[in-house]
Amino acid sequence: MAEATIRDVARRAQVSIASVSRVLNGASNVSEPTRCRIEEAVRELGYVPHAGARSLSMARTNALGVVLPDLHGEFFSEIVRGMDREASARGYLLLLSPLHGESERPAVALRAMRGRVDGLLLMAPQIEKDALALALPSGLPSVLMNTRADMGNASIHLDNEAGARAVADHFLALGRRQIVHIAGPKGNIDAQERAAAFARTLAAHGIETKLLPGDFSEGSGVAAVERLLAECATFDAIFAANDNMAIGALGALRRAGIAVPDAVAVAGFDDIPLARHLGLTTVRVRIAELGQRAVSLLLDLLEGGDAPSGRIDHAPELVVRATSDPGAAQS
Amino acid sequence: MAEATIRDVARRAQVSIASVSRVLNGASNVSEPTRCRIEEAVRELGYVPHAGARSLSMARTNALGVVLPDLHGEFFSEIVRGMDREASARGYLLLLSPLHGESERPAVALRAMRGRVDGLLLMAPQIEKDALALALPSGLPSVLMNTRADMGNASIHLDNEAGARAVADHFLALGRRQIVHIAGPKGNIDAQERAAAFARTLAAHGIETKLLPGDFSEGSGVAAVERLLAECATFDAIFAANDNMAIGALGALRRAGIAVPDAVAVAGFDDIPLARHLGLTTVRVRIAELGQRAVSLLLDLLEGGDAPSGRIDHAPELVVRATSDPGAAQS
DNA sequence: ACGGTCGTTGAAACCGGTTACATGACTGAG
DNA sequence: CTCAGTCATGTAACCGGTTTCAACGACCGT
Repeated sequence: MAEATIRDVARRAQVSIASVSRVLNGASNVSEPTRCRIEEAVRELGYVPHAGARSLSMARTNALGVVLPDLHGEFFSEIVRGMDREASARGYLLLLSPLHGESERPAVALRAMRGRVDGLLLMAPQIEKDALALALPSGLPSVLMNTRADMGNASIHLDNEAGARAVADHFLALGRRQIVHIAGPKGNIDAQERAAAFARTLAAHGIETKLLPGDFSEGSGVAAVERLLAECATFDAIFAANDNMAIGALGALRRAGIAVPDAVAVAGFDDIPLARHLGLTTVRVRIAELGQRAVSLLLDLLEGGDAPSGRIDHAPELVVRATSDPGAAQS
Repeated sequence: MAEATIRDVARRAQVSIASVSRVLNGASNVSEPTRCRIEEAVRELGYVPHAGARSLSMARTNALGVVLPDLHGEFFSEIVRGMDREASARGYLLLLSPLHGESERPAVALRAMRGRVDGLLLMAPQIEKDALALALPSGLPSVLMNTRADMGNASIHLDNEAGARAVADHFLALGRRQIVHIAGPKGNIDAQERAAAFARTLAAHGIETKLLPGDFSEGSGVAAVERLLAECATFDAIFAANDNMAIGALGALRRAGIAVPDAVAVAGFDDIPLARHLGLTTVRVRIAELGQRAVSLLLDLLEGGDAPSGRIDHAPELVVRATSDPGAAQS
C-alpha cells in the first residue's frame, strides 16, 4: 500500500486536512473529540508526516549540510561525531556530502544542498578563495572551517601556527637541531600554515628545516622516511603535518632500527585517538569539539537570527608523549 | 535577496516555467534560442534548483537514511566511509541519524526520515524484534544490518559465529586452556552471537569459558582485566567481543606487567585500523566493505525495482598478529 | 430577541518544482 | 488546398504538507 497522506487521515477522521495538521503540530484550538478522532485515524493508518513536504511549506528542513574533503581515518569520524552530537541535541540531522576527489567541482556538491538543508558546514582547506566564493550558495547560512577565504562568512579556524610553533619549541628544548618536516598536500591551507610556522620558528633560531612532501596519508609518511634513509640524510627530529603521516614515519623508523625518541624524535598533528595508543607526541586539536563548535556556531546563526558572526579560533595544545620524551607519562 | 525560483527565471527569460524545467532537466524538445535565453537567465540570477521541491514532485530524494547506534570510534568512521563511497558513486547523499542513547525511541529517528530519503540503512543490534517491526516505516525500502529480526526485509549479516569460532580454535591451537571472554553489551545481538559461539566451541573441547561483562568501550576492557587481577584469577587467553575492549585489556595487562602473548594471548573483533598498529590479533570484518555492500544492496533494491531481496552474509576472517603469536609478521 | 465574541472548523492559497495535456504554428503528403 | 503529424511552448494539476482567512454555531449580556 502506498503511504498514507494527511488527506487520507482527514478523510478517515471526517475532518479537514487543516485540523489534522493542527493536531499534528500540537496547535491548541482543536476540540477534544475531534483531536481524538484524528489521533485514532493516525494510529490506524500508521500515518507518518512527510518531512519533505513539510519542509517545503515551512521553508525549514531541520537538516544541516556537511561538506568535507576526503578526510583520513579518525579525523573524519571524530569531526562527524562532534557535529552530530551538537546537531542532534538541537534537533537537526546531518546531510553528508563528501568532496572526495579534490578534482571534482565542489560547486556540484554545494548546489545539491539547496533546498535540502537550513545551513552549511564547509571544510575545504584545498579550495582557492575565488573558487569558493563562486561555489557558495549565497542564500544559505554557512560556517567555513579551515578555509582561506574570509568573506563575511562565519568561520572557525584552527590555530595551526600556534600548534606548529609549539612543536618547534619543543624540539629545540630537546636539543634537536637537524629537523625534518613532512608536509601535507600542496594546496592545503592547514598544511601550508603548519609548514610555514614551523620553518619560521626554527629559522628564528638559525636552524634550517628539511622539507619533504606528503599528502596526509600514512603511506606518504613511510615514503618520506624511506627517502631520508635512501639519501643517507642525518636528522634527529621529524614533525609530520598530521598524525597519520607521523604514524607512517614511526613505522618506517622502527623497521629501520632507528631508536625513537633517542635517535629521532617524532611529532604529529591532530591527536587522533590512535596517537595516544602509540605514544605519539602531537598537537591536540580536540577534533570532535571543533565539529561541535562549528555546528553550534551555525545553529546560533540560524536560530538567533542575529549573527554572532564571528570568526572563532580553535586553539590546539601540545601533548608530549613517548615519541619525543622517553619518560613521558601515559596520557 | 531571497533565492530565485524557477518562476523568476521564467519571467526573466520570457518563457513559461515548464520550459525552464525542461532545460534544467536536459529535455530535448526546446528550441535553441529559447534554451539560450533560459540558460542566460539562470546564470544571471544565480539560480539553483530547490532540491526539496524537486523531490516532492518527483517522489525521489536521492538520499539514503543511515541510522546507526552510538558506535565507538573507528567502527563508525569506517562504516560511514564505506557507505558514502558507494552512495556518492551512485549519486546519493547520506542522511545521518544516530540512534544515540539506546534509551531513546528508535521510532523517532526512523519517522524523521519519512519523505527525506528513498531508502533506509538501519543498524540496530540492540533492538528487539518487535520494537523494530513497529518502528520500521512500512513504505520505505530498508536494509537491516546485524539485527535480530528477519521480516522479509533485505538484510546483511555479519557471521559472528564463524569469527568467534575461529578465535576459539586459534586459542586452542596455541594450547591455551584458561580462557576469558569479555562480552559486549547485554542486549546486543552481535555480542550475544560472539559470546555464544565462542563458549560453545570451547565447551566442545571440554573447556569452560570465564565470562566477564563489558560494553564495547575501551574502558570496560580495562575494567575487566582489573577485575581478573583483583580476583587473582589465572588465565592465559582473552577474547574481547570487539577491538576497543581488547585494546583496553591490552593496556591493563601491560601496566600489570603481564607478558603478551607469552603469559596471556589477546584477541579482539572488528579489525579497526588501530588493531593493526597495535599488533592485535582480531577478526577482520572489513567494515567499510560492509557499509558499501549494504548501500549497494539497498540501491539495487531501489533501482532494480525487483528485489535481489537477499539476506547477504558478510564473512569475517581471523587475522593473527603479535598479541597471540610472538612471531607474527607485520600485516 | 438580538448583536457581539469566542472557539472550532474548513476552503483555498501557497511552498517550488515536474509533467500530462492542450494549443497553435508549421510542414509535407495526397 | 486540406488534413494529419511534428514540434515548440504554455496551462494547469499535482506532490504533501502549513497557514490565512472566512464561515459557522454556541454562548453571552442586555
